Amino acid sequence: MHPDDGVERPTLASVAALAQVSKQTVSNVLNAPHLVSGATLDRVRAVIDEVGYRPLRAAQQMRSHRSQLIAMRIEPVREAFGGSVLDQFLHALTRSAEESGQRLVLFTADDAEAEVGAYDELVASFAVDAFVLTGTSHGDPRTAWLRRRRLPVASFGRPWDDPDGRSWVDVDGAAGTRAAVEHLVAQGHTRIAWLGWPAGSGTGDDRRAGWVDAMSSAGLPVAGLEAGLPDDLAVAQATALGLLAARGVTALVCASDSLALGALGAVQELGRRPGRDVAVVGFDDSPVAAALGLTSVAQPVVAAAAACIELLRGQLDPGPPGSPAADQPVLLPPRLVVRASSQRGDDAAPSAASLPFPPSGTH
Amino acid sequence: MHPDDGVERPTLASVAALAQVSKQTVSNVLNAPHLVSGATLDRVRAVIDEVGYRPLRAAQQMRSHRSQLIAMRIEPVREAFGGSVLDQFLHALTRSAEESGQRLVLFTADDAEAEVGAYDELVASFAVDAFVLTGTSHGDPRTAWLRRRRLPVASFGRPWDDPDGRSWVDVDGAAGTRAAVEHLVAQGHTRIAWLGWPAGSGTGDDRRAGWVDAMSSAGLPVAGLEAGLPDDLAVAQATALGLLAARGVTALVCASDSLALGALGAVQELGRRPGRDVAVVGFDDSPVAAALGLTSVAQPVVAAAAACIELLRGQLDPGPPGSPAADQPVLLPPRLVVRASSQRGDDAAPSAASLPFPPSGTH
DNA sequence: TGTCTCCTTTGGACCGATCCAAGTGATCGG
DNA sequence: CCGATCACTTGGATCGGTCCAAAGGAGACA
Repeated sequence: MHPDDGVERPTLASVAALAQVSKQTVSNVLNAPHLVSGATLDRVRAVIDEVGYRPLRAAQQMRSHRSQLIAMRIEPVREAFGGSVLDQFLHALTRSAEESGQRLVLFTADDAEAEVGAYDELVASFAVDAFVLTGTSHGDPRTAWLRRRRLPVASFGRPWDDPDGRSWVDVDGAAGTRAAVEHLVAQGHTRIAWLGWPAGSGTGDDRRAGWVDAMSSAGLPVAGLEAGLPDDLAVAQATALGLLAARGVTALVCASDSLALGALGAVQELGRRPGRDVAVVGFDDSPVAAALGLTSVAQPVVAAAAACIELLRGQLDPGPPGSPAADQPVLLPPRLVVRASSQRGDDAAPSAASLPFPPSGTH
Repeated sequence: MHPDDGVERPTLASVAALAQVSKQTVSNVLNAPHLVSGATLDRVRAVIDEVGYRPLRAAQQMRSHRSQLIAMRIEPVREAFGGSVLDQFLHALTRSAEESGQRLVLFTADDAEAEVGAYDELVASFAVDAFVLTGTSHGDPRTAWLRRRRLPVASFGRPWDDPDGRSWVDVDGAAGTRAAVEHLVAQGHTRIAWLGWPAGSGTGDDRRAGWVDAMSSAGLPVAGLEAGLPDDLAVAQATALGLLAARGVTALVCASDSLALGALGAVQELGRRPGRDVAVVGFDDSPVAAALGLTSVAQPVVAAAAACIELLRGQLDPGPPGSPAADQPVLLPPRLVVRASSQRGDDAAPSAASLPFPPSGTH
């Protein structure tokens, strides 16, 4: 015999019948318990627990017009190792959503047009309540579409091209690189270079700004100590080689872990010891960074996800007119994870990971 | 003025009114067009297109008891770099699901108990139609729960401990390592070592079997040429060092990219050139492998995702009694992605990525 | 011309919740 | 002793689709 076989799913009506009350009373027990007398409350709750009743969302949705679903686009193939940030974010978001009784539905889209098509389908068919966007450019037709429909939206990542945008959550990249520089200065470094992306990307410029900022605060020069390149390991290695050899650089702060990996390669290629002789700091704290003992700036994805859900909550149930607007942008500070690649310290410290990193073979 | 503002969502009734037919006819146009006359068909379709009508799933669900939702658990933090396989799978699955009009909902769970709780919530509240499992162990209470409820399930990954399990899709790991060995043999290698995980993991044993198999087919010895270790870069580096130095090994096939990375480190540490002197092959084709020019075995995640959806389809709408059972297990062949780390070839080939890999610094 | 099909279209109940308004007693003040 | 108030409970309409059974009309056949 299968214990749960053939058992019909309990409904409001079946619970009501068992508890000998009306459907409405059962509904009240769940949604407005203050309207129900103590005795009835206990009796109904007992039945609910016993049969394991849960309201069917689809039925609730018909009246309430709330699906309790939040949609998020999942990107095709992520850049180098950076993908892990979005993956961690996705996980954290799923968790935050479930804590408020909601669920995440995924969708894909190859271009802006397909994305709007997906919005349409999700809103019209599944009636999703809200969207979480990543890698946003707020000026584009997609955001416009969502705004026009007045759909609750939260972005992970600032809308760089739209200073009026509200409802975003982001990580303070400048604070991250600032912390990195301060850490390096504390280690005695003075020639600290910046290995970043070409100017123009909001995120990249933000991270670079922290380096500039912290360097000037420390009274250190930045001229000639920076490079903007694509997020490619080999290019980074070649560039870092130049900075190390010609500019007397002893520390490199990088806009990503990919770039940092290239930098580590260059250090190795010159026969210098990572950490001891030359410090390298990456960004995003990818699994590779952990495996290789690379110091990196970790994004607070859990907090970011929670903030996104909170932003959506504020838009979904706007409080009474006088209440504080909950849809303020949120800027979160990242955390510097110090590992062997930036520590001169006693050999005791970098015990865990060896630092594999080497000459660019036959180039 | 906002074009789409204040416009009520079209419903079956509103479309029917516009097309001057009954609700049922509109429903037939969508679900049973053969019952509707040509003229009416055209007229109703025109209205549907014009107002952009789409049936509301929640309403359909009430009668049909189908939510068109598929649930999948998203894992907390993934192992080293291997996570990327599951991420790619998730993306592919999302896409395959949308192609059949379904959507993926995510959930998290910290332990088996929480997972069953999540199942319960998803089935009772959201009425999800099916589950996709990853990292399955079919003997455990979770699978039993799903079976008892007769819920459609597809697993990505064989149920190693339950040979009776059906409805799974997996990648033929043995075929992957076999291809790797054959590739290395073709390059002239004869001392080909195996860097794997401790015996006992189904996946690990499977991959090792391919190595054993291909080696014996090629008439090569395997004795003393293998090691089983945790998926740790530093440990792998030390172990590979031993194999290379003491055993005359010239090629290493690894159970993961993390292990392969460690192996590359060992090669570098010995002052040998990766690819030219010592070949290394990884598994999973993570982004890191691509960035470093590491040859690796790529899993056909897109095909795997499609197969999972197909398995579920078969369980959701079982054809007529006589029709072929569609719920047969699927075993997919992986693909060897050859890069510089395993090619002795002319220097022209490994042009792209330099091969950073290095002595284990101060150990 | 009448009736029996077949093709097309229609009305109404129903899925499982919530919302609203109205119905019970019991209590209470006058 | 009676109507008003309060605390609690109930019936019925409703959301937006699908299922079922029956109705209407045209053509076929006798």
